Amino acid sequence: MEQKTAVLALAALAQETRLGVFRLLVQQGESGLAAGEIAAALGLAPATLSFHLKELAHARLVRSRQDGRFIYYAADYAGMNQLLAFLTENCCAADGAACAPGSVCAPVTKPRNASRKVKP
Amino acid sequence: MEQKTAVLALAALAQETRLGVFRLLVQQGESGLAAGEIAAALGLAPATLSFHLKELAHARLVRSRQDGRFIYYAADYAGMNQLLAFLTENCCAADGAACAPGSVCAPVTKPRNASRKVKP
DNA sequence: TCGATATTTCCACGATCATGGAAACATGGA
DNA sequence: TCCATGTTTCCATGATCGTGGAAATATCGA
Repeated sequence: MEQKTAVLALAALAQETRLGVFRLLVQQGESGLAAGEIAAALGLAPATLSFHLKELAHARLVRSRQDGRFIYYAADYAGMNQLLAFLTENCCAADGAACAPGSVCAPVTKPRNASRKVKP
Repeated sequence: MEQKTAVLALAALAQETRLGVFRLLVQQGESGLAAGEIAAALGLAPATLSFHLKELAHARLVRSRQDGRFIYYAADYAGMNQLLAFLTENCCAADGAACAPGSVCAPVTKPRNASRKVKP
């Protein structure tokens, strides 16, 4: 994943309304929710929701699927996990011990790339 | 972590310059880099860098430590991991199988609240 | 003390973003 | 076919963001 892609995804999530939509969809699982259901659940104007859904879809964080007059939106778990992998990969690349223990960022046992020390 | 806090952190990372700074610091480990070194490494104007560092620090993604005339900035691994935990927690809360296999988002088999093993 | 260096704050500019009303675009049913 | 419903696009508005020059602040060495 390129930095530009990561920025796009992070920007999509870095907004109260969109993060709310995304989390709602994440909790719904693969089946997702129709746009109208999302709007009702979060109290959003149709135009506003549509704008944010497009943003999330463009960032590969949600997917849409049409069923009759309804359009169902579901979290794109693959896209989300790519973003998480991008972030954790950078975390662990430096120094395993630096990553908090018990976190999602597991230490790398053998640091092949020597990160040079800067003495303060 | 509250949603507002997560939005703050995500917004801090959702910007090309800041994500660049953050990743640079993550790779430097706990020792960090002086502001001037960061500016030189990324070719940023002092005022611009200062603005972004403040943003990252406010989001608890970097920490600063003064040493003489220099101010060293280092990634705040704890803060970063809290953000990751927030995202993965929401991911897994829905349906373990929904999370991509081999991702950082491990399926929860039983509500034993185990933030442990991540797929190698 | 003074001057050099490191960093931040102040400020103003242009750019981008979030919002929702109104209209347009689908789709299904009668 | 026409109508009702679900969703998107268009558009205008106000708000927030990213940037860097200039000045201010802080620290060190002489």
